[in-house]
Formats: sequence, C-alpha cells, structure tokens
Amino acid sequence: MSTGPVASVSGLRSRIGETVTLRGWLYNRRDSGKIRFLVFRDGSGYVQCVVVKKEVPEEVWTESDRLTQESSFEVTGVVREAPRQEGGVEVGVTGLTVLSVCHDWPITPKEHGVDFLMSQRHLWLRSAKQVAILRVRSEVESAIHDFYHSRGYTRVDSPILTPNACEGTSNLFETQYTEEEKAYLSQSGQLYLEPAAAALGKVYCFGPTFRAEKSKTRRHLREFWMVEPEVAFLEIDGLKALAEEFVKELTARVLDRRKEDLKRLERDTTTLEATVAKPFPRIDYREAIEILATKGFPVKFGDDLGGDEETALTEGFDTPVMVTRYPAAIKSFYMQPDPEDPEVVLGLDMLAPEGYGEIIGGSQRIHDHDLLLSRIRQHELPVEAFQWYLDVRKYGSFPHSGFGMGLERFTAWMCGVPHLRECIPYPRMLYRIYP
RNA sequence: UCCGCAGUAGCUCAAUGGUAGAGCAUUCGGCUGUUAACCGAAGGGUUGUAAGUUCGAGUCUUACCUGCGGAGCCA
Repeated sequence: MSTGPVASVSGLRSRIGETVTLRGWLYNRRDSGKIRFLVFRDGSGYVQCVVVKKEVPEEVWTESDRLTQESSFEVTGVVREAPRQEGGVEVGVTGLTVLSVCHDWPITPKEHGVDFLMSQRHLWLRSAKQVAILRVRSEVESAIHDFYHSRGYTRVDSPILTPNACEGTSNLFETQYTEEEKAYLSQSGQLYLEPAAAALGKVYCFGPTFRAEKSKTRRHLREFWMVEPEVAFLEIDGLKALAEEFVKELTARVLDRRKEDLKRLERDTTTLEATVAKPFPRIDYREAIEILATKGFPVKFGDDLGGDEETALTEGFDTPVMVTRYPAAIKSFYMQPDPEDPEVVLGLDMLAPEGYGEIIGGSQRIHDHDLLLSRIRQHELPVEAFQWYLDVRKYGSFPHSGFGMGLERFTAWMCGVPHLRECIPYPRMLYRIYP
C-alpha cells in the first residue's frame, strides 16, 4: 500500500482534475477488450474507475485483471467529470495495487432469497441498499440524541439485567445471575426511568431491549433498540405534543441529510414530507372503533387493535396517526385512568402510515400510590418486587408521562423497507441467531 | 404454539409420472465507453431426509427436518 493520503469517494466531487488515491473494494466490473470499468466502493460511496490498456503500464493492466467482485485494492488516478455517472465523476486510473483477491463471493448482482441472504448477513451488509439503510439508522440515532440534548434532557442509561418483569414474566429472556438468583434481560427501561425523572426532570434512555415472545412477523425482533423519554409534570396532552414534535424532527433530519440514501432505496418520500409539514390526526379509541366499523372491522370496546385494524385506521392519512384513551383492561398496569372516563387510560399509540404500524407506545403514568398498588394487585404482579417503583409515588409524587419508540420500526418506515430484519445490522429473530 | 406455503447446480428458478435444464456466479477466449455491459466455450447435481405407490418418481402418498408468510403479543 502507498503511504500518502487516501481520499474518499464522497469527497471526489470537489477534487476534479486532481490525482487521488482510494482504498476499498470492487463492487462490479465491466470489461471491453482494451478498456476496463471498475466500480469501486469504499463505504462512503461508489465511483467508476476506468483502466485503458494503452494508457497504463503493463503491470497495472494485468493487476486490474486479477480483480474479482469484493477484492480489496488501492487505486490511484485522475478525478474527472462524467455526467453520465452517479455522482458526476469518474477516475482515470494511473496506478493500481490488489490488496486481497476475493474468491467465490457468494452474493451476486442478481436476486437472492431471504434465507440465503440472512445466513450471509455479515456479507450482505456490503450491498448498496443495506449500506443505505444502516446510514439512515445511524442518522436517526444521532438525531434522537440531538433532539433531547437540545431540549435539556439528560440521558440516563437503564439496566439491561433486571431482577423482575416490568410487565409480566412470560416473554422475558432468563439468565443465571448468581448460583441462587436469576436475572432477566430488560424489555423496557421505563420503570427505571421514572425515578430518574424525579431526580433530573427530563430524561431519556436509549438502548437494546429484549422480548422472548414467539412472534414471527415482519414487525418483530427479539432484540431491538428503543428510545424512551420520561418527563416529570408532563401530562397526556403534553406527551402527544412531544411525540409529534419528536417524529417531525427525526423525519426532517432524515429527509435533509440522507437524501442520497433514500434515493438509492427508491423511497417515495411523499408521506415523510407530509409528516414534517402537517399536524398528525388524533383519534380516541372510541372514535377508532366507529371508524373501523365503517370499514368492515367489527371491533367491540375492549378489543385490542390488530395489524389489519391499524393499517385500516391509517388509510387515507399521509402522516402518522395518534390513537389515545384505550380501555384500561388491554393496557399496562401503570397507565393513568382518564378522570372523565375511568374505563379508559391516558395511553398513546402512534401509528405510522403505509402499514408500518405502531412506532410509538406511551402513556401518562399513575402517580397516586394507592391506585398503583391496587393495579399491581389486579394484574397479579408480585407487590414486593415493585416496592422501589411504588417509592416514586411515596416520596413526593408527581404526574409524569413518557413513551417508547422502536428504532427499527421507525427506520423501516423512513426507508420504505417492509421487514424489520433489514433495519438492524444483525437481527435476532425467532429461530435465527446466526451470524 | 397454531394456520398456510416452499425446499432441484454456489445463487434465482424451469422440467405432462418417461434422457436433469436455463440465467447469474466461477474458469477460459473475444471486444476501446461499459451502466445488473455484451458474444462464445467449459466445469458444476445422492432433486431437504426417510419410507411407500408404480414397469418407471424432481413430479403422487405419509412422516420428519429446515425456511418463509401470517395470527396472538408488542415498539
């Protein structure tokens, strides 16, 4: 390898006329006798490198002939304008060194099946679409931190190993903590965040969560990333405003900074633009039932909304829809009842358009100690395990609210990718944990 | 866990119960502007596993294995 400076593809547009050195991999190659087109990638982008037999030393020509798909190499050449190329530039090769020849690369430019690609996930990551998705995901992650930090929130990391279930034990991953004691992988940071909200006012956590549900659908992962804000003295209306502002800002950021990636994903950005520009419809559960009845979904009060119902509810809207005031019976024990309609709780679900489903779930929390205690008993949860959680209400209680947003679901919607498994680098699904 | 669908070359797929096929990938040859380049040639198979029906099974039957889609639950 050379010892001089190495350029990146993303910066070539401003270096027309200069000689640059690039290091990366061969994405594709087209030969035409005495001229050779190498599609080079370095993680920052793609550029066509042109090798002309007559114009390069003999050894550069033979060296370039050794390149197979995904071989790593270093190439030096002159950057020049090429209007027909993506990015508008190409490199006229003057020097080339093969670093490692790749044999039997399994992923060809043609189509592949899901099973094959998933078992090759570590290699599939190099594909153009997968790279674009991971960039959008990363953009969303940093936008999340920027959103909260610019509004005075403190990030509080919640534990991954927990002593008990926060919402029942049936879908928890169990692990041995000490010889006598078991621990469980966290499925939400929320309960730990509530005491932190009493310490810092506005807090959020962001990390992996684990659900051992036997879910086998495109909307489920067993390990996924969730961002959860929790705010002291915030009530349900403030929570709705926060959720809407949050989703608007993340969407605007993706549209602004990841245009190229959305284009590569052939994403129609109509709903994303509408999401930034328009207020989100807000529907109460009781209204939702009526709307669904007119669309041929006979839902009774007390029924939960399934995937088909969610999709039907968002039909006709090009922004997310917020659904509130669900029956208490189908929601978590800690949700605050509506003082004007005690059968329902002040919960909030945000449904993304285009059938992407629930991206946010949250609520105002019960702040009355005795009410919370009775709810824990009603749900037949072990009261002693929740003593510390009850303490939040015992020592200076305060109304508070928060929600959780699934990073992969949000990213899937941004990218227009139907299945969550492509929105996390290494998906963990039922019956699949390799690689 | 339940319901449905599918397993044939490295990959994506064909093949009326009657000789196992193509494209891509690989290797070799040709081509000076290609855009999933193109043209020619070659190698590549225990048709998921086991049993059964039949003169004869990739094809029909049964069981099992693996995967995919969906449901319940949720982000």
